[in-house]
Amino acid sequence: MLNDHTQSISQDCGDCPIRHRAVCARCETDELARLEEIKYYRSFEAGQTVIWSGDRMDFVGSVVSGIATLTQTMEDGRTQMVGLLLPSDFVGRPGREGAAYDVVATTDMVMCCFRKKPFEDMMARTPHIAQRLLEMTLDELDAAREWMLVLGRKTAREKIASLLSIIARRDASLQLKGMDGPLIFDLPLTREAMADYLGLTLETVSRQVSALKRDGVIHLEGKRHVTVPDFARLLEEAGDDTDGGMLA
Amino acid sequence: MLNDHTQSISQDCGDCPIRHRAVCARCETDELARLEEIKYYRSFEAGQTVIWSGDRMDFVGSVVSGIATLTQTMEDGRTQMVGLLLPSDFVGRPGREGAAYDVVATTDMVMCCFRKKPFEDMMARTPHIAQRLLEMTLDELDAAREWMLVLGRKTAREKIASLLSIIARRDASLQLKGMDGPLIFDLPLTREAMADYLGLTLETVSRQVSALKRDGVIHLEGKRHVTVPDFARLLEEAGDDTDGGMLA
DNA sequence: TCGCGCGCTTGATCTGCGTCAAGGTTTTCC
DNA sequence: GGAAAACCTTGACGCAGATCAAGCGCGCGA
Repeated sequence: MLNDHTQSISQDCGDCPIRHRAVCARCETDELARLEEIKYYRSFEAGQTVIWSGDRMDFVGSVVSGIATLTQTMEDGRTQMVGLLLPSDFVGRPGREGAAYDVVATTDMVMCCFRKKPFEDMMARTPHIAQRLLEMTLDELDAAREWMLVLGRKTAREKIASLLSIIARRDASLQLKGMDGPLIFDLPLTREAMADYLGLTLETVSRQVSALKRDGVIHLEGKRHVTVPDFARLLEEAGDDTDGGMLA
Repeated sequence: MLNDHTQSISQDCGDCPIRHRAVCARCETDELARLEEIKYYRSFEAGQTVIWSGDRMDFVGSVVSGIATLTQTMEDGRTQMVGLLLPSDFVGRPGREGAAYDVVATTDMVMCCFRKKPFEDMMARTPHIAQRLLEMTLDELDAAREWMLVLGRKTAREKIASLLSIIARRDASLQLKGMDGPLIFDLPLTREAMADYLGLTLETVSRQVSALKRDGVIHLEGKRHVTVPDFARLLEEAGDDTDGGMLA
């Protein structure tokens, strides 16, 4: 079906990930050109809110660079992060009116957007887009459910290790690196954001990060620059075996 | 688009929910007939496993009657439920090889199934199916993310109230009842299953159910038959305001 | 260059929920 | 009808993680 060639297209990736993520170039060059016509870019600064939960959302798009988070907040202020958007991740809900979550840029960020209406029209004309989007949504669903296990059943230490392993994995795949040898990356999240993702307090996050460092599972340079000498060890700490945990 | 008429078809609902859930009768009667040809039914007894995580899954389908759960299990036995499948819910992942979770029937259950290959072929020929499936998957994603908030940030009492409100809501909508007046339903889950859904132990579930009963938020007849005299009160206990929490 | 603020760490204490244990009730099956 | 097996409740106790509190260090603007 579609998946077979999505890999190959990522070679001639332009500057807009949605191009080969949401559609398949081999099958529909005409439609691609049309998408090209209606796309536009939006930039956000670190800390800026992209949309508030419940707001009307008249575009869909994908992250080109930088990082954003999806969060939910209760009336009394308790907040839970429900998604982490890294470059190439899709944002938006074709067929839906409003946003379901707050979307906030945690670093400077660029998005490639399409107005929702034309995008939906195009989706109706181009079956592969809906199929590709279904694929991506299933991936996100898997990631969300994977995360439910983390939230519901893992200890604080395991939660931290799980988050680090997910970020490490995503980071490596963005840079087309393998998983062998030490992994080095920068944490894109504050301790507080990590806590919101993990259902912990920032103090507990800080303590457990320190503990993992003390035990040699990770090394830290400054607060954010992480080295993972042995990825298998990290996975073990996360309570994962050999699996392919995900993210969204 | 599609959604407009899905409502109306549910009137002449036969015995197979997927018929009007995954496709739209008004648009493609031919395709519907073809679906009809390839569908078949499977029955499961309470406690029976439908598929194991990782197993090859060569069908998709939907629940006709009864209840099933999706669960994940860690090597050391900790388990987390990640979905509750009620009648009309879709099961399966078009475009995926294996099952991602254990699917277990918790009551006697009947499913309406389609072999995956023909279903996928049909999806490729019939754009509306992919779009409808995308809709449903987005709903499940919302439900999963809603649940992440429950798992990550709510207290034991709030978790119980959240679960009860979700079941009450789903139950009422299945029976086409309104949400006014006392809600009465049977819990489809054991205390242990509730615990697995909520990230708690069964003892804590039992204690909190007793507490909600003592405080008059719910009434119990036997262990399973629940009456909710004031749904708004239950929502308040759940930490929800007026929202539309979901399930999958 | 200073000082202010934000992000982070670490300590002390508290508490909600898990753990362990015992016993009750309902269902199942001979 | 009786015994065994599920399923559920309740109590006593301990601990992981929350809460409260103090202080550090780095970056930034004046």
